[in-house]
Amino acid sequence: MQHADFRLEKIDCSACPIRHRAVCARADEDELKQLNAIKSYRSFKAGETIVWAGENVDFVASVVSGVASLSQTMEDGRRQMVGLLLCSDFIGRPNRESVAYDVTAISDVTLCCFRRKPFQGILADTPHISQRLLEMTLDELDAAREWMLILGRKTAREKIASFLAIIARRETAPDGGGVGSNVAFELPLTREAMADYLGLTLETVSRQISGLKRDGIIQLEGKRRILVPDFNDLLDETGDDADGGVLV
Amino acid sequence: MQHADFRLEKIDCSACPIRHRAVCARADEDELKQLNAIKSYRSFKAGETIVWAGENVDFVASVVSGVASLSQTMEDGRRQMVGLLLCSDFIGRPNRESVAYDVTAISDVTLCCFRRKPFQGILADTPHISQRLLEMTLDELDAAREWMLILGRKTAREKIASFLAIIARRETAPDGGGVGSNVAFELPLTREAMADYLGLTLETVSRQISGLKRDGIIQLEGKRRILVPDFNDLLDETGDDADGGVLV
DNA sequence: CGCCCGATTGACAGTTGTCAAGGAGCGTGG
DNA sequence: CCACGCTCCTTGACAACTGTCAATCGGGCG
Repeated sequence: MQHADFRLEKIDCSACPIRHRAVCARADEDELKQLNAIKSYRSFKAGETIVWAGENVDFVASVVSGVASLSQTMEDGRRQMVGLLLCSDFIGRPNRESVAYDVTAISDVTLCCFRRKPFQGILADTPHISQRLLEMTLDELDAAREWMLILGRKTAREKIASFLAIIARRETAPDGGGVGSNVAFELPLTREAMADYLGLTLETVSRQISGLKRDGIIQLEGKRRILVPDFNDLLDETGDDADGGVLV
Repeated sequence: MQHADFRLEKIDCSACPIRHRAVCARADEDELKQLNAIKSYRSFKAGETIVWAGENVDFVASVVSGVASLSQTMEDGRRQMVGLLLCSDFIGRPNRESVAYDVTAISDVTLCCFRRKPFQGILADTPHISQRLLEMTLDELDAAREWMLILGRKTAREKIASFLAIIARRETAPDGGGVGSNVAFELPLTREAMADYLGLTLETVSRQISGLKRDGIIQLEGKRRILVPDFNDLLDETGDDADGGVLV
């Protein structure tokens, strides 16, 4: 959308919206200067493929805005999303030339790309950055394991409820909001992308969303905007422990 | 955790079987000495719980021998394995007191435990170790993502075939073996543990193994030993690309 | 206005889970 | 030495959930 204007322009890191959450979060002035020297911004339209699995890439990147996904596709077309990349998430693997998964822009996306070779050098010399990357990778691993429980053991309804709860927690401000508070948010994914995320078909996704609506757990505004009158009602549908303290 | 977890004597790191694969792989003499000062061995019998989810633990560890698992359990008893820990794999998360998953000994297991607080100090000061841990964590993340495809999109038969192929590749020597080579190996897991791994019930696991046997893809010797007359036949059943060249 | 894409809904089939019974291997104790 | 009990595994019958195929709806855009 409006990112196109800035495509090739470098903005100063200190003004960066993800300055304190991305891989550079703990970098000091000098370290930031080094990163700044090897970075460039790139934008992608919703639906565009950023990298194909197996392709060689000469950069790693942080997601500045928008949503991207990592996914695998089988010969016969079955597809499974294996990573959902939001603001400040990291793309690419240091010390590895090729990428193991398709990286796709789900909404319009802007990346802060670092040239891979010099980035690896900085990583090796800068504990602030390598430690932050380790921390982010451990968080990703925890998220992947949470996801494995969803994929392996939850029913379709629980999968949808879990997904909505995850998105709600991320998209809404962490203002807490007391028991029974209501929340509203925009789905960043199509039904098909949700299906790929959850290991379902898009028809089942649609049916389960209709079911949650019918039961008053959620309301729809258009196709993409979700209202949750009572967030605890939604949590009850996820199959997780009542105290909900399991996550993250 | 206060079972008969008898401590074993410290063996010298240079004689350690996982010296060159574990988190200490790239540590030099001096760094090894530091690790040696904070380590102790602990053993667990097959079936014993090493740590319960949520429990506070004062150590992190490397698996020296045996097989352990990470798993999550839902209120109603549904269980999903989210990590399979083999020789040299790392247990625990630095800078976090509690553990997010149940850690269970699947076979008899011996761990090399490092006291957590001092380990964190060493980690912060020793790039050789933190870089190795980052690398191992990235490998774990890739394995988890591969696993997500299995859980989300594969049929029961494909899941079993994929699982057998994974174990076969790990348990048998990497002698390559030309096209159509036959392999044999021991299953390290019960049918129930396999079910927990693959998001199936133990009945379905049993039926699919019987099906593969009936079709001549595998042969059984007792309940646990598997013979694969033609490994490519097994690979054909996994649903993966014929060239199998997706990874690595 | 008409087309296209994403979403919804229905009918039906197939895979997998559930419940239940029984078999095989193994160690213990009479 | 054999019986017993235990654990792990296998198999069957049936039900339920989810996938498949197909028709339709609705909004956005040329």
